[in-house]
Amino acid sequence: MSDAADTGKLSREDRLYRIRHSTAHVMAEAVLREFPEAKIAIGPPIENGFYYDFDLPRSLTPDDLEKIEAHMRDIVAEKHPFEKTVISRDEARSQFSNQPYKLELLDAIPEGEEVSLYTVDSFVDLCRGPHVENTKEIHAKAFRLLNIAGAYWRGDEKRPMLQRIYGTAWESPKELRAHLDHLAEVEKRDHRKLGRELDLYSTHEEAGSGLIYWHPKGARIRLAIEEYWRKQHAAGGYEILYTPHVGKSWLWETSGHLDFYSEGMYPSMEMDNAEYYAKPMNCPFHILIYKTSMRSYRELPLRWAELGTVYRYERSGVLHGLLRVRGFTQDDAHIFCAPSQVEDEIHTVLKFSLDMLGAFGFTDIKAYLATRPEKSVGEEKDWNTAIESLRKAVEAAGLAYEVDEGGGAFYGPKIDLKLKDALGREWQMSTVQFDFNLPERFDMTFVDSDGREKRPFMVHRALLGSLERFFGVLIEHYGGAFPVWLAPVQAVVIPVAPAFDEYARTVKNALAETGIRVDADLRDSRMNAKIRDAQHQKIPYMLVVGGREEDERAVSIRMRTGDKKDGIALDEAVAFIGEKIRKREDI
RNA sequence: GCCAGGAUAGCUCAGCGGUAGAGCAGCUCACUCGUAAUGAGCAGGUCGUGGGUUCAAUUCCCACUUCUGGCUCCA
Repeated sequence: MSDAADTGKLSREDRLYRIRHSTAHVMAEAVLREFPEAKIAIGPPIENGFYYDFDLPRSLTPDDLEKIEAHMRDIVAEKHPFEKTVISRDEARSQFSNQPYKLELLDAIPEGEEVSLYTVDSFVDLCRGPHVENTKEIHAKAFRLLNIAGAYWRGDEKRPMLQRIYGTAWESPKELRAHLDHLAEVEKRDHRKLGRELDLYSTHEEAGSGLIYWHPKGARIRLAIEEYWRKQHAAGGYEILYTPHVGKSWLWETSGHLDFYSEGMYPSMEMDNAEYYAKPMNCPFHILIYKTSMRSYRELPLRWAELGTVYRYERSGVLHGLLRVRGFTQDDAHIFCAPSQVEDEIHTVLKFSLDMLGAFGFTDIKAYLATRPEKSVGEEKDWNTAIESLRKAVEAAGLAYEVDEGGGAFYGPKIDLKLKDALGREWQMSTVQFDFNLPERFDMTFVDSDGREKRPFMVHRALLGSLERFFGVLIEHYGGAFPVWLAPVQAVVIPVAPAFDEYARTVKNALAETGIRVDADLRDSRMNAKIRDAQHQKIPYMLVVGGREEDERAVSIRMRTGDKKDGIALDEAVAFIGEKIRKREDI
């Protein structure tokens, strides 16, 4: 038996699925050729490829990968069929008596479901399939083994650590080439690399890892982001708050963080016989402000935002550039409103989020709606109101969305927005999250129109997520070539020779007066070298000036794209760049 | 935290038992140039930290710190 059924009519996705899944099996056989005593675990197809986990007598080296790949090419060339057999559990148990991981997987197959084996050459695997019919459908030049990594059996850190081999597989060598090129592009855009090359930020292990130092150029970008953010928030009816970085244990006991989140917090510091903690979240502080006076329904909704820097303990192994850090600034806000206002508020906040992300060039956005989990707090009717308002809001926004049943936090349902960057990678940025826990814990109330005290709804939301992570994603999205309005240096004036330094200064001042971030490159080096440096720094506009320009009070504009505009009057150039900035165009 | 691999000049990397090398960047000098690198010279490193083995350690061994790729988690 094989998976012959009309393979010619399969979608590309299905064909790739079979190829990748089958290539994983071929790899497992190749590994067994090299290590006959290997214990095999699982080997599924994944996005762009596949992996297989093994328990091996020793650690793999890159040389092993080459050998395994060579075996794989042999197996593929030998044109073995993939044969499916349906067997009983007992038969399967004896078949895999030497393979403890397979036995465990076997036990996990629900009673009544068929147990199938796939055989290719000498390799038999417990597997649901489907597979290609024959290894000849795997193109010997369209797969590659990529890397070795440790992975816990079943993702559980209490279970054995296995060795995982990742590979990529495609229908044709051309597709493989394209994918490898894509990986090279990803590497080229790596924010850690660009962060150093463009002098944007650094980290200092001596001073603590996972903590970000924003250099002048990085800070210019951050300022541009924050400025836009504040302007939009003011227009959106938000008030800005500033709150402390530390709070006494009372605060975190009341909020419940010490009970449920302490492993994510920096340890305490003692002062005046009290324990202080660096804040992992801003919410308790905003609540304290809320509680400084009696709140009337007439005041609601209150929309309070803060660029609040929080500190969280992250395990050393997970830290990653700007994307995973221990200190970061959330673009946090809390909305306190009456139950009747929830729907409008959610609708508005979601639209706000899309507008904000859109301004930074992110328009491909998907929503994930997470509903009530088993263990949770709050009233059933409040959860339903909240979930309904979230659902209506995504639908009204015309967003594609998925529902993660039971995936919400214990304190409330949420919507996460994931965006796709220029390379098609998905990142989670925005989150809109209800909280039925904190209003209770802090006994928050408002006086309703009927004169009774009632509990307000509380919504946490972050649009950009954190400035650090957002910056990291932004760097990679633009590959360091920021749109003019964000570029740390928007224009650089380059004299063709030192004789024109004076005019270069004049040009620089003319731009700087209108608020354009401009430098004049007056170093003692040749114009060609200056242009090359400016290109590498991805500066949007290079204003080249020499005798011709000085005579006419003009400039020659060279864009970082290589386009050129000669003999542009200085006033016109200033207006042109100013317009690009105002319209937030790329260049 | 766990598995694996790294850590050599500001950056990118070579050297792998006899105490260090290149390119770029930096500095100095010369050159005064029209859209992606002008040339020459100089300077720069207790080879991540601490132990051990050895006549001798950047090189071999151990521990630690940290980075990278994953696992897990997440803004």
